[in-house]
Amino acid sequence: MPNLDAAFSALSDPTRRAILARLALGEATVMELAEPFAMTQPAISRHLKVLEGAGLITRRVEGTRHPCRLAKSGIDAVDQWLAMLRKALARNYDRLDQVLAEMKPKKGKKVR
Amino acid sequence: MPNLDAAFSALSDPTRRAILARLALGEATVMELAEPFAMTQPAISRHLKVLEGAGLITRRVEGTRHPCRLAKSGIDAVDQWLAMLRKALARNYDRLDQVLAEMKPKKGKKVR
DNA sequence: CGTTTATATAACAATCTGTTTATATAACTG
DNA sequence: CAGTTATATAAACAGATTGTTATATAAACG
Repeated sequence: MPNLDAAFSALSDPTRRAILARLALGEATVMELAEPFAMTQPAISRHLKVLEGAGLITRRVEGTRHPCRLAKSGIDAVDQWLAMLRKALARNYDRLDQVLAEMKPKKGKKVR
Repeated sequence: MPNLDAAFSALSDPTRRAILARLALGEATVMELAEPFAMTQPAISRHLKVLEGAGLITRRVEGTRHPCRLAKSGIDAVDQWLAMLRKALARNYDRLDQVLAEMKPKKGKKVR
């Protein structure tokens, strides 16, 4: 039961997207992830907690370090939801809906 | 220059996702979009404004009504950003990264 | 053991969000 | 024109978010 609210919300922050982009290159520890940002370590820890809560990353503990990586489940959930819109766009594009609407931008009397 | 912050943020609300899902079936007016929700009309108007500001929908004016439809630009932007994560996941899946990590859940002494 | 390193947690201020009610605008209707 | 319908805007407010500093935990280092 992935939480789409949490996932999209997590993705709405540029710092968190940057973290994910970094993780797309491979695993990284909290310190490594924090390094590029002008932000304190606790702030990054919180961002990671948000990402983890959203199911977008997972962490394991390896001694003192906590390496993070992308989590398939959350990303898949988001991706699948979006697939719906993607398909709808493709459909609407095929149909002449848009063309018709563009052709008569005026007109359009009441129907009810 | 689509604003990913705004787009993902807009997508993080369940009411707005439901609105988009409805629009995936085709154009709809504000009233039609508001109908399924236990929420006042101004609330829906705001949600639509958020979606429009995020580039996820467009509106045209047709007399008194303002029919909304999905906007390709914003949806594409979100989709493209996500494609990056999707690809990263696929890559990491092919590589034995995960397998290796799973194989030695303990161990892992300092490297530095 | 005491120190350092990696990370988490708590408390707090500032800002953002999603509602609501009340009101405005603007186009149809008769 | 007066009334109704479709939609937008403003003000107010509760609750969530994001950042900070200060502190805790816990493993590794010597």
